[in-house]
Amino acid sequence: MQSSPTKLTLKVETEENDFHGSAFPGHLDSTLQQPLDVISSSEEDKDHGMEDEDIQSGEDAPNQLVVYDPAANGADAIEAVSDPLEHQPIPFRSYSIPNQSSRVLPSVGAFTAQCAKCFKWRLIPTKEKYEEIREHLSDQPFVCETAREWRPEISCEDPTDISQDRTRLWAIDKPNIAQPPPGWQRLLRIRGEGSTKFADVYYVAPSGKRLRSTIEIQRYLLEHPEYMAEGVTMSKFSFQTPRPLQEDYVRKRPTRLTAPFDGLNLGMSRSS
DNA sequence: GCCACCGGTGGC
DNA sequence: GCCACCGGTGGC
Repeated sequence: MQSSPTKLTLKVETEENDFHGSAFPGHLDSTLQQPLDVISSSEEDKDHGMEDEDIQSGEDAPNQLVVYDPAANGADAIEAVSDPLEHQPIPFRSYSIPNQSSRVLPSVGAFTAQCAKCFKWRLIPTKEKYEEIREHLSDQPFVCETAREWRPEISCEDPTDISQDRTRLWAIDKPNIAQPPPGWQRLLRIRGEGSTKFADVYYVAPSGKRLRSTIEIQRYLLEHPEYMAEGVTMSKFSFQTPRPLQEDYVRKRPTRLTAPFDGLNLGMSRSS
């Protein structure tokens, strides 16, 4: 049924789907994206002015951005949003990251969805709302009017909430992923740049147990029939991860050396 | 000792 | 080549 209007071309390398601007993600049909932001280390010193240099230090920090990050309230680009959601979303656990001095991993800084009609991006106020939209994205394409639920005035006439720039790492999410069962949480963890994978999905059961594969979930459900009694089934789980727009964010696996060498002799090639 | 994160790999 | 799964381990 790809003939359907499924508006979501997942991004870039998807097959077919003509997208208009071609490589330009800003023109996909309707997609959900998760711009990521590096939780800039500390979040407590919010109005610290530009705080810790890192943010805009440019070059070495190309992907760190912050979308409308709760901490830096860097509103410049995103003024629009703020009002209706003063209770800042960012569902993620409060950044309890202590001081992680060594390395700061990226994390999702904002959720956005692209209007299927005007192609502008709209920030989604909470992770839960985002998951709800994502679950039905194909059947119920996201449009600016959808956002009236939390922004009564919004329409396609309004400027986009956010646009791509290299201050943020953008990732295109997969559509139609079921919302986690009540009491369960779906976590997306972004790996560091240069890793062999972009991200990992974990589910946290009501008990707090963290599960990292469908097999682990199956086993867990079998051990806890009470959830199954509530209707929790495997169809509610998906370990699909978003794709980063930055092509080289993930390190490619070195192609297995398909024997360009003639063997071991190189080990011993001393002399001659 | 735990666990968040990363790498390896087998199967597709 | 991609991705699901899971073992290892560094840092706490």
